[in-house]
Amino acid sequence: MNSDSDTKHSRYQLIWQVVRGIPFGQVASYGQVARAAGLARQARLVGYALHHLPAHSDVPWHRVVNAKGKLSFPPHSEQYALQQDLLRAEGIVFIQQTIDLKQFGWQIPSHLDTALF
DNA sequence: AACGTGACAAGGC
DNA sequence: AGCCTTGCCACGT
Repeated sequence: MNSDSDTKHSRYQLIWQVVRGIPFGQVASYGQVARAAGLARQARLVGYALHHLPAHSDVPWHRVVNAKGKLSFPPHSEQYALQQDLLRAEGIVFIQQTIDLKQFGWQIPSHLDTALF
């Protein structure tokens, strides 16, 4: 248990915690979540963390979409349909399979947004 | 232990 | 407006 200890295991926890903070009816991009978790430029890690999410968790994984406002699943997959259903149930509207981030995108509190550059 | 892959993103052409 | 390249990090072969 040293300073370098928490590097390995806690990153996912950190990411999941941020995702829990996304409000009902809003969405955040992978990159946005990464920044809020203090992991700028590591959007891929967010996708990985969600992929490794245990079933029955209370993490609203469906509120994370890509930077274009689209779902990162194959358009005809069941995963796509599920995520879309969950989002629509929160009032989010899809136009041409795209979510208007201006309208539904989560505005991260500035104190969480670590520009890091 | 090197290599490729992945629920991504930003910049260049 | 698409397609390619590079950055980034964890994981399975």
